[in-house]
Amino acid sequence: MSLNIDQIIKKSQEACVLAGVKLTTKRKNVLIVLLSSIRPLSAYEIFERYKDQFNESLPVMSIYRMLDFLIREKFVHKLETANQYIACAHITCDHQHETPQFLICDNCHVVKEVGIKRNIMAKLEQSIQSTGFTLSHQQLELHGICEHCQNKPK
Amino acid sequence: MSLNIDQIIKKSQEACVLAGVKLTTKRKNVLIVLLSSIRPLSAYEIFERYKDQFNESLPVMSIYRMLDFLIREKFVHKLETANQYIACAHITCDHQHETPQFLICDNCHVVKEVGIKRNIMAKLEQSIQSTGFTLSHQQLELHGICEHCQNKPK
DNA sequence: ATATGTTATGTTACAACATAACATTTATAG
DNA sequence: CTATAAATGTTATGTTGTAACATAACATAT
Ligand SMILES: [Zn+2]
Ligand SMILES: [Zn+2]
Ligand SMILES: [Zn+2]
Ligand SMILES: [Zn+2]
Repeated sequence: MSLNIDQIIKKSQEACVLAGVKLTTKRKNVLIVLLSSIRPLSAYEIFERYKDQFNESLPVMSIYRMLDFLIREKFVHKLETANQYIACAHITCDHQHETPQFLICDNCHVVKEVGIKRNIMAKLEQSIQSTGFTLSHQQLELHGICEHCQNKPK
Repeated sequence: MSLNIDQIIKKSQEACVLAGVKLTTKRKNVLIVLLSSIRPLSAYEIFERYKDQFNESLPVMSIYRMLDFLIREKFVHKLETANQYIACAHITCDHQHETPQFLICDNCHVVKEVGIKRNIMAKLEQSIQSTGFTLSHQQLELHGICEHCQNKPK
């Protein structure tokens, strides 16, 4: 477990104490699996990697429940357009989590989580409100090609 | 088949002729199923409704292929966050199809398709381009509560 | 009219993603 | 030490989607 992951886990532990919930060993390990991956993973891929990384086979059902927990506590996001899960890129940031915006490369499948600029989001919200609709679960998922893949010969 | 649906089908036929592709009876019927629904439908729901509406049981796999066709020709959109399909709200419009933005009610599941305002989309694109990422498949799916559901006692 | 190619549709099997229902274990408050 | 709730395990099943291959329908060339 890299130093960086170590720090993120520590931060998560603290956040859980504050929230009055428990980051059990298995929940923590699922989070470590996600933090160790450069790509988002499906629940079944997490299942496989958990086995490899921790020499222990967790039921897929339990993976889903632990993901539910981690998502509820905002340590993990679900990419709805890909049916995959990814660790939040801002666990160690102290500022409030902004509306996340995911740039998903359809070629190499890397995902970059960027906070959507406040003024753009405000405009978007405003334009939506005028239709009478109220947003929730705010999250944008945008598909395209990452810088790396663009500069690469096919 | 309502008058309005009739008109949309006619327009679709014309568009197919122009594009040099064929809107076969079954493809047309799948489109009619979607046009007849106030909600987006899953492929399996389309399968059920097709049976009911046309007294004919189409293989689910064929449904998927007809959806592929209808999506390719821009008569239908897939809601990636819901794994559901919905007829485009602008088939009869003559203007170019803008980046579609779907407002999805998590309570009653109605979906409103609105064109995202050009200047907002431009800002968004610009902010994304600065990260080196190039967008494709542009489509926004936003979840929330529709006007109707907000004004309704739970 | 026959052969050939092309597109559309059907069939079977299975992969991938997810939840329901209920049992058991573990933590912890009284 | 129990009573209770929370976490995890187990089994079964539901939902969404694709791969691989076969056949049908239609168009075009011989
Ligand atoms: Zn995040
Ligand atoms: Zn890439
Ligand atoms: Zn549309
Ligand atoms: Zn609603």
